[in-house]
Amino acid sequence: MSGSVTIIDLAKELKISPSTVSRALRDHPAIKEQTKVMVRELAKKLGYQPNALALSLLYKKTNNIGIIVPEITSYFFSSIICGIQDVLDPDGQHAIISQSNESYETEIKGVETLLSSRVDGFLISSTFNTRDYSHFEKLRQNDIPLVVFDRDCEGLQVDKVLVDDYDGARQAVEHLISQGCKRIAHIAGPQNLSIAEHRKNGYIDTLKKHNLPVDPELIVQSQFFQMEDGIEPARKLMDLKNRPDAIFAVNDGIAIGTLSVLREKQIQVPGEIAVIGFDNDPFSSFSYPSLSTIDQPTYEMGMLAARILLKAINSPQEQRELRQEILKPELIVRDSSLRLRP
Amino acid sequence: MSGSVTIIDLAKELKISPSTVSRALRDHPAIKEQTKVMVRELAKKLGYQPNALALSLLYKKTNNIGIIVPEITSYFFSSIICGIQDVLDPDGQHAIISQSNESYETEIKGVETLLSSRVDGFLISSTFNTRDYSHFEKLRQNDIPLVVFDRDCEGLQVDKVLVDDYDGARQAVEHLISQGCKRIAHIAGPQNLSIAEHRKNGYIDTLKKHNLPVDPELIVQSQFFQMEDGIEPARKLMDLKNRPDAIFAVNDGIAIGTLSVLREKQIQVPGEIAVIGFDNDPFSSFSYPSLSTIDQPTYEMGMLAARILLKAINSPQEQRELRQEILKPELIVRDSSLRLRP
DNA sequence: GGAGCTATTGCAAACCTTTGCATTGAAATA
DNA sequence: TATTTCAATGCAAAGGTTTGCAATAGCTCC
Repeated sequence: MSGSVTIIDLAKELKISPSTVSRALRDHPAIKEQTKVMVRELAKKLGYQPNALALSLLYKKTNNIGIIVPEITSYFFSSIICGIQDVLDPDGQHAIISQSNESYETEIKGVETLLSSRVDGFLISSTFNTRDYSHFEKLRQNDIPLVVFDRDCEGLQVDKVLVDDYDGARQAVEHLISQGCKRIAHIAGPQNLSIAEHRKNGYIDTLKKHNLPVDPELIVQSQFFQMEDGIEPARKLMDLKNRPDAIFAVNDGIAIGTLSVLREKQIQVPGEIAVIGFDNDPFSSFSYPSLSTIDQPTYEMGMLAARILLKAINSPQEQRELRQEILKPELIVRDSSLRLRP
Repeated sequence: MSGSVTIIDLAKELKISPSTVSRALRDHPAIKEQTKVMVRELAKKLGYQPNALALSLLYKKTNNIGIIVPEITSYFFSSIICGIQDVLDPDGQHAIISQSNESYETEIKGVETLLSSRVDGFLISSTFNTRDYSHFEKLRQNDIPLVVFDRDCEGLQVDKVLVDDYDGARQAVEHLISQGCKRIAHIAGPQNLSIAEHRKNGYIDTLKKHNLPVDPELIVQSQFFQMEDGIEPARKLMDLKNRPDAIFAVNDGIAIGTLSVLREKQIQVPGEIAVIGFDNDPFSSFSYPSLSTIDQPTYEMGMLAARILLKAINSPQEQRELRQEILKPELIVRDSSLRLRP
């Protein structure tokens, strides 16, 4: 950044004022064509690049967007980020990404540092330890737009782009029922996390709807969402006297962990136990057996959230109206749940 | 960003000058203790936050670092990014991430937009279509530090953090040989990509070293690094009259794709064919059979690259000296290659 | 009482760009 | 020739902060 040439350098060299240079470069009609040519040529020759900082200071707009996600190593969040970036980039916006690692404190710190670096808006998927939203409320007080995606913050009045997890769970469970499963277990995600709750509720309600008993011992919980986190809950289920004939896992990671336990115990999938996950992670179609799952439109979710944010940034606060978009997930049937050939 | 209170607001309220406020907040010794207290209290009450933009403009330092990677959805790159961020964050630096999608043009554009947004330095892993490094040279001309990681840009004089891919390949192939494999195939990565070349060379040299023939028909190529990209090359190998008894895949994605082909053809792994990958993707320990692989210290690579960059940013160009760090990969033996129980 | 010192604070420039308004000079009109 | 008009350009402020230097006031000491 040292050798960078400024508008003042150009002005001095050409013995004209900085304002004339500025206007020439922006093709202002009041500037003589001859002057414009002269300025443009020198600017090109010297490799002039406008100083984004000065512009940001002037316009009170950094063109930076703060993204806070629990983690970026999962395909789920990284593909959402792809969707976000594919909307931001063409608009000249930059994504500054911060990971909360599911820590409430880290999330707060993330909001604060991004705030102090003056991002124009926020895209956030909160941790499952986040129960208090005052750090988000603060954004509204500062008139900084926030769009929450995937993980709902119930009661928080901001734009939201969510997935119908309840319906995804319904599809998963109805599919298992359609395959003749009667004792369907659920490995649920962390409590307090909206999406995990919705999936669990979808599971329970669908069982009820089909007059199947809801057995509390068939609902176990995973601590996180990684493959290894599926092992313990799956073992717990397999240790039951009366084993389930199907497992609906809160996500593909847990489902893959479950498959490894079933393999270890030489339990046939889907013959003895059918398994279905959630997310349609790329590896789910390469697992053995290939994993049935619920596809979530992650990329689209990212794009939509980004579009809503950009719109909010570009409209005065008064005439904004809250949007809440709920995207539909989709059942993907593979081998792990396919007992009756269609 | 609108309601933000400035140092001038504080000054007006207290009827003192902005400079006094500034000094008071920075605990300048020339300011009366009483004044400091007064200023600090008002600052806290009004929620004053220094304007990072103004500071950036003043100090010619944005505290933003540009990261350019081929993609972020793979565990490989996303975990490198984790390492980077864990070094940048405590230092008050922000990561601005740009994806090249393996496109040379996109990479150039990424450098340019990040450059014009005045990042303080770059961390780049280039595309495998990047043959010309003039967009990187430009950075040096502008005195902006660049650290290249993972994918080497041969001939480019910048700091580098690489992995000894040649040695990783050696370890993989020697392991296969130790398991009694004699006809070892290699699914190579895209040409022109340094890491893929090194792995291939490591493969070839190790065969030679052990007096095994290097059969060109046993070297096939994958187009990219995803699981589905492994299918076609694996089929090609299986269609050979004289099939290999082992496959060393350029990465875990390709290896997983390969496993699915072998499963489809009901070929025993490792009995008939042993398979080993590269990367130690989390999925590799949950595949069936679990995948032997070469672990790369991705997180450490990210941290190291970030540390080197920060150091370069904080030292004047003259007294910088180029660093080239080569990290060691490590063999991880799992089921897919284990023919002889140790 | 004045010189000199010190403690405290303020001024103004710098970082770079944009933009409303003022200014200049020349051409056109009466 | 005097006045108006218009094209082209320059001035200065604004955005928020830091910092070298100048300025002020009060005090001490002779």
